[in-house]
Amino acid sequence: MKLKAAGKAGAARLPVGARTRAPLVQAALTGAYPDARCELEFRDPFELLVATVLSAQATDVSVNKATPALFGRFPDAHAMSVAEAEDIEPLIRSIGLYRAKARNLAALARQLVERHGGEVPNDFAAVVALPGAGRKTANVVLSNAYGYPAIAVDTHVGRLARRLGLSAQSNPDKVEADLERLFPRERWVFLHHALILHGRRVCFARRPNCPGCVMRDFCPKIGVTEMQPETGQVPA
DNA sequence: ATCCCGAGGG
DNA sequence: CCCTCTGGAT
Repeated sequence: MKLKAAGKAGAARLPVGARTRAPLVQAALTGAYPDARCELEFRDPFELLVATVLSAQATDVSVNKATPALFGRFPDAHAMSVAEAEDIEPLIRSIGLYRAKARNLAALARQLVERHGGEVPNDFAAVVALPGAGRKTANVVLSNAYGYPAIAVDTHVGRLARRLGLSAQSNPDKVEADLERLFPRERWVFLHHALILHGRRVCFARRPNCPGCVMRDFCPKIGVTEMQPETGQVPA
């Protein structure tokens, strides 16, 4: 009698056609963005962690503009751990959300010193537990610093996954689970960066350049985006 | 669900 | 003017 197969415990259903679209997406992105990589500037795992925390709801360009002075003043976790939030604020003000981020960074640096010897732990649970670092930040840091396989889901990755019919989820954690089911593990990190790059260059949040998209032939949202020229609004 | 928040683009 | 930007904490 129960037609509804999976309860809350089971994995959510993928969009129709996701399994056949995934390899097409992978091939198109590999061809279009063979050199996709992290665009945050950093010299070591600590700098990557700080830059990623700062990148929440901010562009990588604005983060990269502020971090040289920030790292000049606080080159490592030990130096930053003795800072007050008020000492950090003026250095990151231009990024936005600066009070919460300064408070988090001061607490984060202290936690790195107190619990991890001043180093960024190579451990997902430990990074997620740091102030200001959630699942997305932990995935970015571990994949770029330590080669950990992950697809960090940010605003771009989530939007493109939905438009491309790879996930029907709005929750980033569920989108991540869908994408990791659809793509081979060794391509996860590349696909994360390639989806972001495509979101920045072509599949904009507001007015995507569908005619110039390498995936226009199989994207289920093609056409939908051209139906609302006045507002420029596009269904997610 | 709401708040944090400056900078850049259309 | 409006929306968006490699989210996270409450």
